[in-house]
Amino acid sequence: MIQLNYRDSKPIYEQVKDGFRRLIVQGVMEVDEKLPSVREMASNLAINPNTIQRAYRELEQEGYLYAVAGRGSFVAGVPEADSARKEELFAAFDAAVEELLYLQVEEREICQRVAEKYRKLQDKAKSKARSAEAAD
Amino acid sequence: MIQLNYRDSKPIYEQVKDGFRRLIVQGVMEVDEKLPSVREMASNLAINPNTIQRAYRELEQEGYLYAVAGRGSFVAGVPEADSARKEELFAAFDAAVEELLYLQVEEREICQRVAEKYRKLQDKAKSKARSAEAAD
DNA sequence: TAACTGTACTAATAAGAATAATACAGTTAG
DNA sequence: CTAACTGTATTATTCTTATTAGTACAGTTA
Repeated sequence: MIQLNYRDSKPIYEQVKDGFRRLIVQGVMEVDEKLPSVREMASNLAINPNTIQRAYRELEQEGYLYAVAGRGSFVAGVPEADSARKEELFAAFDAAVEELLYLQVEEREICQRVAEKYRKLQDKAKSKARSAEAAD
Repeated sequence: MIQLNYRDSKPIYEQVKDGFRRLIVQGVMEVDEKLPSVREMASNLAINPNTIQRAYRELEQEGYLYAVAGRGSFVAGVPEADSARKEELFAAFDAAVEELLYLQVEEREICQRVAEKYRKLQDKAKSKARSAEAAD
């Protein structure tokens, strides 16, 4: 479900955060879907529960999760106008784009990549809608 | 010239690397332009020379700098096909774009942002060409 | 020659990540 | 109700890594 890279200088709790955020924004995990429990996840990854707890707590602060004591942690809906997070993302985006352009990557290639991401996201939403229809 | 943020969890040497990389890819620093010496930079930022040394060494490994013992460190030309670095950049780019799309940012807005970056880079190149012409 | 440059190295310190071990309260299935 | 799960909180310890400190050596330059 989530891959850890111990060679990476990025802390484990950050890798866990990135992993779940990715599953959520790519539409792999649906709204209100339950995440593995803190202890279960820690067991799966063979790391300390406190590390998972920190990852979940911070994802909750970002608005990507909500937690219910006794029940579990669940995927939240799309966060409302989290301007702080958006600014972080735009900053990361800008830095990547500027360097890619400097490295001679074509503007066309970059924009096509955005379009591709957008298409995949739409496809995901459509297939979700179909399966919901079939369930009726 | 470069801003350090001690609240940021990102290591200082990484912040220094990012800072200079940014100056280079944005065209603020020109090819063969000299960087502040290791000791001078450390003095300016009020940090240890070893920290600057590490930043310069790693930027050199990435191909953004070249160093000459006794003379100094200088901006290198555009690195050749550094596929490893490119993959990192595309990964960061993809993650940012996917999350931005999820947060309801329009595909249009994102691509316009790329176009803007491209334009600024071109402008920079043109103004460099003009000043070179004037110098003749 | 003196003052600069990059580079290398070892040792010590500081900071933060990760672990370990409990504890408590809410939920749920049997 | 009970047992087994859930999230959450807390303290202490260990480990890793960034950062500092200090020194040294070789190349460059005015």
